[in-house]
Amino acid sequence: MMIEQILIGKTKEAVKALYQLDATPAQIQLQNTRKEFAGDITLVVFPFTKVSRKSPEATATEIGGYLQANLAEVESFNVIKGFLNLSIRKEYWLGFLTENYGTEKFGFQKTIESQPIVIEFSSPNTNKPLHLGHIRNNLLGFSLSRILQAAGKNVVKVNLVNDRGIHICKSMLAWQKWGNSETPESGGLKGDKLVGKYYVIFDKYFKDEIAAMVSEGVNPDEAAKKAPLILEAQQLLQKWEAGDEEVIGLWKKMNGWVYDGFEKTYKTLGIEFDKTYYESQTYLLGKVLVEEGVQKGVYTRRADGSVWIDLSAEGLDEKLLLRSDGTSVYMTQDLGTATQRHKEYDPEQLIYVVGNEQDYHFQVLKVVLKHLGCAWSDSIYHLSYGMVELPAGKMKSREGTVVDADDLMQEMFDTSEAMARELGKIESFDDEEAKNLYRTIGLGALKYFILKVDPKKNMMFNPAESVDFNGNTGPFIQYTYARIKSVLRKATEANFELAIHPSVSILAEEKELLKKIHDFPATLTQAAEMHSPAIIANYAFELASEYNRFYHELTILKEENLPSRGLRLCLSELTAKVISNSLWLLGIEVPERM
RNA sequence: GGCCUCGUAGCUCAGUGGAUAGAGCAGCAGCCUUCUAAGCUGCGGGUCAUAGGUUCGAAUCCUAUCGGGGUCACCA
Repeated sequence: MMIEQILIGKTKEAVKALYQLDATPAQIQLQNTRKEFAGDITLVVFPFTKVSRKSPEATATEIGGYLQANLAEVESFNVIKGFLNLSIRKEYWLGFLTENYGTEKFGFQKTIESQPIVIEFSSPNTNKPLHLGHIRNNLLGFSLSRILQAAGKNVVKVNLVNDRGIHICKSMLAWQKWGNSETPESGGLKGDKLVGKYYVIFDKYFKDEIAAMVSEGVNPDEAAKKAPLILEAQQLLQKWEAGDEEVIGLWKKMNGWVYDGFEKTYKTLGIEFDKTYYESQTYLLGKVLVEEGVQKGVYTRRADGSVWIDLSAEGLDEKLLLRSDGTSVYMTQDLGTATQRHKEYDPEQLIYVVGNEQDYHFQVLKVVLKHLGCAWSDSIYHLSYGMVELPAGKMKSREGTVVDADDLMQEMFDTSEAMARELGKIESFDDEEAKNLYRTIGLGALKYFILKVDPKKNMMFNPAESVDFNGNTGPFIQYTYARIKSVLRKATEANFELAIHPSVSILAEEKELLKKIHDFPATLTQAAEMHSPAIIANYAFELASEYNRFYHELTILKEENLPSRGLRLCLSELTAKVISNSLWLLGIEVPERM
């Protein structure tokens, strides 16, 4: 059992015995002792001073005395103000290390067979290539699914591709008009890039039309609705909905190109899904529900046929659920897919990784479902992540300031290659190993750079900083791993024993590293509860830093005291595992050499 | 304007009501004949936006103000 659990139990016992208090979990506050004080774990005793009716110091001393007398693990304690600093016996730490240094998945929970957690992320539109914003979404979704999995959850990763609607019709129309039958092969363009190109072409001619109309005195709003191109695109959409064979054929062809392109991007990025849904197959699902709501009288149909829900009682406003022409809006579709997922998986939690510009939408979605009588709407969790901004400001596709996902990754690979060559790191590498290394490090840098920031916050993506491989970066952590593996390889060659001798003493540097490793299981639990890969990222950095300090201060292979050498090798071994596992949780690979 | 959200070192970010608020980058000064220097050590750098309040204790909770962002479509 981890020492925290033991201490919580014993502290509860202590305050019961001393003050007849049944302590709540919130009252028992344990934290790691700050480095400037003696001790390992600190109990904050302020919550008990009311019942003890004594000073914080006296209370801490009493509790400390009780714990020392009744727990073999507590060696000694000191008191500073209301902080009870406990020193834990060496035997506990050695026992912990002995038990775990050989455990591949130290800190991971066994998967419990129960209701799954369904997590939707990525959810791209098929009219343009993936960009930096999608990358944050994908990395967060993928990492969170691994974190939840490691925390013992049964996780299903789903993608909902927005493959229909006016946007794809715009690309289709432009391709028909100006495409000259260009294909990805003939144009030498990745499929998603090709379709995106025609989306841009549409927009250009559409703007020209509007400008022409405005110069003839039409007001801009009117022009945007009446321009011939947009009317034609709408016609295309109507034909699509009517199942027109030619239109469907073109739609399938162009979407096929996009999927090929997306697949490459996902593959390079290392993202995969358990199931992919297509909006063309789900967009009608919500209509039935809305009708049901009208029947129940929780939604109201207006004279023009449109359906609304009045949420003013919840402090929200009136919301449209079905257009007057009977077609679905975004909300209708989400009602449908949420219900579908509920039926299909009966999930413990239904997570949506979607940007914070949709906070209001999800708030409404939950309430609207509740009105329908779906108690499970409480299981919806919107992982609302902040926007990615560039030094130049917001990304705007129309202004060409979008950072393309493929380009960005390629840039990372190129930079890591240049850096590796400059540092002379790859002299003993063959071509393939070198190429893999560039890929691993480039992606490590990119992923870490994005994931280390709290998902909820907006973040600044500074390209110059993202290709920095020193300091608090992915490559720094990967380097630490490679360094450890190098030591371990040499230890194996020399037939050095990885073993803990009970007599070995623990030096300060070893202790700090060991305590950091010891924190991992609790960190994982916290990251899962808070839905935050950033917690894992920051932990991995701290662990790597701690190891580098240890590595610098102490010798390992040349240590002549065998118990000490064994201890350091075991520490190295477990650190490597925890770094590798932490990075795995972030979707980042580790190189054996770099 | 209503609602939501953020404001911490020059920059990018940690900091779940607890001790003297921490990292990285950038700057300066050191450390490779020794296990990988993509590393390590040291120095400088703060009105935690502002003003009140709650609390034994506030960067953290509450209120107001200022500033940034988002959102209020028969778009998604």
